[in-house]
Amino acid sequence: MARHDKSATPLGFAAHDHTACQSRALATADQLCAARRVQFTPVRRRVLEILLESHEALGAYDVLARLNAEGLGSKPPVAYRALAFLVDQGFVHRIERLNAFIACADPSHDHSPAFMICRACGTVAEAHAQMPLGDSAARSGFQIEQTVIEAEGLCPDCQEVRTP
Amino acid sequence: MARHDKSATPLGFAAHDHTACQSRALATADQLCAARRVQFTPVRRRVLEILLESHEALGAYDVLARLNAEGLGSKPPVAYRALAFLVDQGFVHRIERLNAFIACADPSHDHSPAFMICRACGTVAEAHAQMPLGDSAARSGFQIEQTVIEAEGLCPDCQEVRTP
DNA sequence: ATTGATATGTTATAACATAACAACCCTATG
DNA sequence: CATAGGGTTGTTATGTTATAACATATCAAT
Ligand SMILES: [Zn+2]
Ligand SMILES: [Zn+2]
Ligand SMILES: [Zn+2]
Ligand SMILES: [Zn+2]
Repeated sequence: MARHDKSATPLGFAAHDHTACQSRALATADQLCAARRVQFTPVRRRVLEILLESHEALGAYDVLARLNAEGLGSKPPVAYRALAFLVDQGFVHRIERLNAFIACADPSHDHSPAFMICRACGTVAEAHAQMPLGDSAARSGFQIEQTVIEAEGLCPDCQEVRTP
Repeated sequence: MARHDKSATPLGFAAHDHTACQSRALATADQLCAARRVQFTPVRRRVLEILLESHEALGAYDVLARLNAEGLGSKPPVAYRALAFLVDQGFVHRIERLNAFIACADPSHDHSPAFMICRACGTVAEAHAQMPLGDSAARSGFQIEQTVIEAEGLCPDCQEVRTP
């Protein structure tokens, strides 16, 4: 899916030990599911594993194709239900701009995510952001429940090549 | 479409002279199209008028239904092309969260919009926001081209009623 | 008249998402 | 034990959003 392959998948566009990313996220998910008394079933776990393979966002049908290839389900609701569970539990975030899903970079604590999306290679980095609408909301009396923050642009690697 | 009708359509959730909103936006669009030597055709103008009827976001197919009823086009590309033109010109913004479109509150100058979306009545207010990812981007070397900022919650009017 | 640029009309399909119901698998609780 | 309930998965069908591709129309410049 990336137009720009890299040996080390980047987190925040920086090379890192991605195996650690994956195992840490899975371990956290295991712990949280146990603590919350919710079932981390094979389909749910496998979907999270699939999303953890890279720091790119996958569409629900991409995930479904993977599940299908592994005999874990072939119909859209299977993928959408697993994704909904993972989003509910905070293990996965939905990227509105892409109609796609990405594993959370740090599921161990609740947070409101923000993303930087490289339009060239598809890498998505999760970041922290201040509430950008706090002032406007306070002035108008709007009660914010959730804020989508998604920046699109070029990651450091992709700025080097010609992308007009 | 609103679950909560109001006599005066709000801008920024405050009552205002909406007729002025509409005529100002249309006049600005006229001027800018002339200045830019682009064609403000009947379909394009009508789509903008339709979006200017309220401060709610309309889906492309909602717009299309209106066009169809008026004999201005019945196939999806007609609506999508007009919307793409209006978005390109900055007269309309796309709300990613809703897969829908809304007329710009101030098309007279280029800006990066932010929105507050009431989940109860569907009203969308356009606001200004600081770049919430400037720090993260600077640190990681990410080059931001565009940022989606969409807050969802309850507008002042809708906080009064029970919405659990 | 011919060409080129821009816009619209139309067909068909791709891509994303959910409603609704049936079946399965646990684990209480009687 | 059975059997009822909650949660999960399987499946069908459909709804919703979006675009590719090609045909036609319009108008201005050569
Ligand atoms: Zn990683
Ligand atoms: Zn996260
Ligand atoms: Zn108004
Ligand atoms: Zn605007």
